[in-house]
Amino acid sequence: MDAKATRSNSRNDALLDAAAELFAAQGFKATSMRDIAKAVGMLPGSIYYHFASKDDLLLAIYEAGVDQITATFAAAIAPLDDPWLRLEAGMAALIRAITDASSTTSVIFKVEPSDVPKYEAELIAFRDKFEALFRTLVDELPLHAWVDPHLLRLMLLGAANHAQLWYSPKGRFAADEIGQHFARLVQAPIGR
Amino acid sequence: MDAKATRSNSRNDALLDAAAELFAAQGFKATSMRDIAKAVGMLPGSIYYHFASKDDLLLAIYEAGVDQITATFAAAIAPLDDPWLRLEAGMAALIRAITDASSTTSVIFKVEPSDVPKYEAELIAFRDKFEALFRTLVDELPLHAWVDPHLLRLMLLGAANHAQLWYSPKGRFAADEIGQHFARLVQAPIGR
Amino acid sequence: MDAKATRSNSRNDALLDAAAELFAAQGFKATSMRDIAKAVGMLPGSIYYHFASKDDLLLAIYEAGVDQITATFAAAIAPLDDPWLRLEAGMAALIRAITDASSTTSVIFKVEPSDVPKYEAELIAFRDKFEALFRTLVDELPLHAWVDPHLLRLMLLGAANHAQLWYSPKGRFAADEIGQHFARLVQAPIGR
Amino acid sequence: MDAKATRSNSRNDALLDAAAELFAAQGFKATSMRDIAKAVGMLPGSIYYHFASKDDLLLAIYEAGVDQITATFAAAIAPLDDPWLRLEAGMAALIRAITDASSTTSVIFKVEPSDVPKYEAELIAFRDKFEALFRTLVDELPLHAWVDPHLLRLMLLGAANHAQLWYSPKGRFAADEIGQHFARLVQAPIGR
DNA sequence: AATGAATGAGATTTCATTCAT
DNA sequence: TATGAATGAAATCTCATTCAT
Repeated sequence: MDAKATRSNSRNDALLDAAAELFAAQGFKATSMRDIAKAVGMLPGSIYYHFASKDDLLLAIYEAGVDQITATFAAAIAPLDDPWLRLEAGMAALIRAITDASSTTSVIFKVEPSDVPKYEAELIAFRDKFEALFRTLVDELPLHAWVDPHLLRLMLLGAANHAQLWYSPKGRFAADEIGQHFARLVQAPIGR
Repeated sequence: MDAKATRSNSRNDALLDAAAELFAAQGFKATSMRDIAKAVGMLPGSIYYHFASKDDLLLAIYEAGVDQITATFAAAIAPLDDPWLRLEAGMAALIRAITDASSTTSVIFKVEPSDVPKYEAELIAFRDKFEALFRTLVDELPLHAWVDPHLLRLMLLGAANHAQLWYSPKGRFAADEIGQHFARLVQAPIGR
Repeated sequence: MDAKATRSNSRNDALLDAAAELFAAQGFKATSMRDIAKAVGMLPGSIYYHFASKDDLLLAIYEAGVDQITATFAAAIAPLDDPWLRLEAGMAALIRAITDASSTTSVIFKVEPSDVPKYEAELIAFRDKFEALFRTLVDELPLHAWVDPHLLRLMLLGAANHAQLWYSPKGRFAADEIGQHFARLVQAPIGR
Repeated sequence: MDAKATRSNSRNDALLDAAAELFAAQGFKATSMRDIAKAVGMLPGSIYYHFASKDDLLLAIYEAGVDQITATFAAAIAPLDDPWLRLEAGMAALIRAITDASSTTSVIFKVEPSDVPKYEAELIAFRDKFEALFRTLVDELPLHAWVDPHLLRLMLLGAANHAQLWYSPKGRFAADEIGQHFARLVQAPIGR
């Protein structure tokens, strides 16, 4: 049963994965249906048996990506109680997802909803689902009065987002370490 | 002399500005020569009297953008001695430039060199020119041993870059304040 | 026997009817196999079990349509002797068939043989079968010498054909009345 | 001045004419931009310099066609006073326009507004402009009480429309004669 | 300096059709 | 009988670019 369901969706998933990887690497506009088709060994027209349009393909990826990151993120912070440790674990999970080329999550942080006017509202809604999760993490922190939680959240999100552009698996730090380090940079005084 | 040069280049500059605004708002691929032509009241073909190609147009914008941000950035930090105050001033200047829709600088932080294979190396070189300036600012900071200056720099840059996506002139904070706040979030302990 | 043939052909007939309705409403080119498949609750590929091609489907509809209209037409005029009454009854039957959305006959008057080069000759032959019937009706009329029976026939046929475009079941006249009126318009002097 | 205007529009007009001829001969859906491009010696993409879309091209043809038929029709009936003679002249002009392959007017009677959903309303409005003119012609006739002018008009229009399908310049009757004959068929008693 | 007209490559999409199951 | 998956050709349209004027 499960096997059958899996098999019948296997090409669908292959498409989703291949498209996600290309969208994450090159952006939505710069990735053609040809590119995606070639990546899965189909002809461009064949994609339309599975998805009604390029826009719909992205929508499906966004949905899968949000499901993925929400699950991963929640699992990473669930076992921890200390809000600072939760922030570190959350940032680590986030950067892991964003820098994983084979993850559908990275697409969410690469493709802007405005790139797909038809589904702009839907994409924003998907993205918000994750951001709400992230917000609770920041809101738990016992912060000084001078700290604006809103800007703190945007700073962390921006730093994570940006990692997509410079991260290399051959770099000095693992994705986990980068996330943890970012969390600590805001937490502790960095100056002597 | 200056006036003459300016006048004779007025269409050129108008093109640069219009293209920069569009590239920054929609990205390189998503902006067509038609869009740019319409913005300056020309026909698409006429652009080619001024620039040899769309790629060259971007190259010129990148160059102008780097000149602009390096000058602004240097001017902002020059009067200050304290490295932490210099960081705040630098971040403020950076976020101002990035979030100014009419600035050529914002293009540098929106368009990736990999979007323009022909000039990828040149664009990276331009970008590096600014990043070197930014690096000196971070390298001046008296940091604890546990802090990785490399990641600190990337965090600040990422946060600044990201502001392009969410900043609104109607928001609660001015661009200056956002930059300053980002600098302080890493500098001081944020937790009670 | 008859029942069995009918039952075993039920999907076949459903296809024929659905396709006829769509061809009549939108034309041959503008109707896709997808449209037809959806209308009968099949997948597009499944149609090919029943008909070898879209062209063959139309051919079958044309044949059925001609059988239908010839039978209906003949039955309508058979009981009558007066040639003028026969004309009225024939026109009434014709307009009824043409304006009946669920009739295969309407296709004959909507789809031009030239739309289907492969079967152009066959389609014309089918159509001619009915037109011959119609011609006898006109040829029976005792006409003045100045009247060209050829043009008279084409006028009546054109008027009937055209009804497909404007007829509405909610209109002031029933299909029957329209046919009858058309016949009378040519028969009697209309001017005071 | 005139020459220049003419020259600058010559390709535009060539496109309009070529497209009109193809649309009239094969229908809107069945005519591809390739077909049109080939007919005027352009590449398909080049058409889009002149018209924004295939739909817009049809819209322009419809407009030109209505202008043409309105002018021709009005000129044909203007010199005449007797309503029956006016009807004959009007029908003659109409059939001439409909059966002239090189006339943009024929498109109006071949392509249904519903074929172009985007401009359906506009096309109907254009068509109505002519039909209003035709209606006045019928409304002038001194008719017996039993005659429905509405159906009379539709009969004449249908007959004219249909001529497009069977008319041949090599036929026994000229277009003018056909129109005249149609008018007379309704006017006088045809039976002995 | 700029325009008008076109090119040619490539983009997304549609669609009749095929075929193993 | 019908489905699921795909093909391949063609359709509409976009776009960077060219070039005579």
